[in-house]
Amino acid sequence: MTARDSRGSLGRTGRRAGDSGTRDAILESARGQFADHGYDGATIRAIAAAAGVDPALVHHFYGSKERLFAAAMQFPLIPSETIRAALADESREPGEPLGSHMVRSALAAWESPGVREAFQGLLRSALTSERAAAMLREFVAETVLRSVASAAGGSDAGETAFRAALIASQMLGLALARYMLKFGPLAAASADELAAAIGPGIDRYLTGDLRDNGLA
Amino acid sequence: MTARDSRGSLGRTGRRAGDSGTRDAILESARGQFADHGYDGATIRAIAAAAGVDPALVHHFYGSKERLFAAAMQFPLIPSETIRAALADESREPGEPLGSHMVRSALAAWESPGVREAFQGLLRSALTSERAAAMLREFVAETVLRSVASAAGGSDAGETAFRAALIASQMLGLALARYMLKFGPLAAASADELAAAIGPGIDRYLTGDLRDNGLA
DNA sequence: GATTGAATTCAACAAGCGTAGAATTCAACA
DNA sequence: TGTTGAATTCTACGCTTGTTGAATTCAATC
Repeated sequence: MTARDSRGSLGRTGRRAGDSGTRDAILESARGQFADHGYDGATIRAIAAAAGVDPALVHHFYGSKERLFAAAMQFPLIPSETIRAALADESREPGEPLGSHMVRSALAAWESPGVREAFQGLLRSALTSERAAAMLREFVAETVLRSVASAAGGSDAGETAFRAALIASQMLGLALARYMLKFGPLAAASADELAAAIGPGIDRYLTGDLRDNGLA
Repeated sequence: MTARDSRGSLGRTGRRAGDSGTRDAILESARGQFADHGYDGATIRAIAAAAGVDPALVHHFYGSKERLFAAAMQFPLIPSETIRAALADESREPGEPLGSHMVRSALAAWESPGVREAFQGLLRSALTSERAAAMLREFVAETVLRSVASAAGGSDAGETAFRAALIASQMLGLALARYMLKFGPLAAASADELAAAIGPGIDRYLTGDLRDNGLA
């Protein structure tokens, strides 16, 4: 499954010079390594080894580790439109509350091949690298904030941002506990159980009264 | 403010040989560095420099970086009893819902001197080090699970663990977004606002029906 | 004041890191 | 077939890391 193997199996194909599949193989390998070990933990040498390639080649294609990270993590921004659409309206069963649907959509995205690695890499690195933290903030703004703005209660921009941040905090906490810290009960739960348990809270963040703390 | 300064200012005190304040100074410095940079990012040399001490001395006292980390992060386990008590019952104003009180207590703990560094160091390192992740899991079990068990609805142990994990995910997500990712709206919000916004969701996790997703 | 044992410093090792540039292979084209 | 330019490899630099052991300082005890 290395890049050299694939080149060998492809043999003399119609590719023009300067375009084997290696460049993409490196990017994919980088996503996996960043997802598993974070920015600092992932080494260029390990990325190259996983792609079956010389370490210097990584540098030749992407210039520096930081640029490679940016290129690898930019992956979710492409299907983010898909995510946003899924979060907002389409593909929602009639009568299903929006909060429940958002939880289900997020879980589906996090378990789909490319997005999973990019998102986990971003989250793993965000706590140690300010650059990664900024990228994650931007990603959240691109996805959560937009979809919240189209469905939120108050029209006040500040309040909408507050609601979106609350939703993001619950979603990130879920991803953190389920996929990275591997809290038993959350890791074992099904998407349906989690949607039923967490969805109503999301709905409250979306349209509920956030100033009523439930005092008797 | 280095250890040597303090020894100099203390002069010939009544301390017995082998007990300057250096050992504790190193531990405190380590907590700060681990909190700011995580396990991998914090270097023994930086820890020693911040304590005004030779790097080898760190090793002389604590043996290895891993043992130093364990010693520094064990700090929260001491006031964890305090935290648990605060989360459970005492110091709660009459009529204030438990969820709101838990949020307020957590915020207070995270902003108090020693706990803040230890907790953030644990959280920052948990995503890159499996050892730190295990320590964080244990810490959560020690604090959240116990206090939830004493107030949760169902007596089923599995369901109680599920409820506790949900609460932990929301709390960790809040800490993540507010203190580390620095989401504007959450970082700027007051403890009261956050308690009012998040508390009711915690109450639902504590005693609500988690199988009703709010379907119309 | 000599002794003792802990605290502290010094210098250095081995390993791993990101990065760089020269050398080489190789596929397409004239 | 020889040329060309990109892909790929080799070797190595400079730096930082955790760790180690020997040497040194220093406060308390006899």
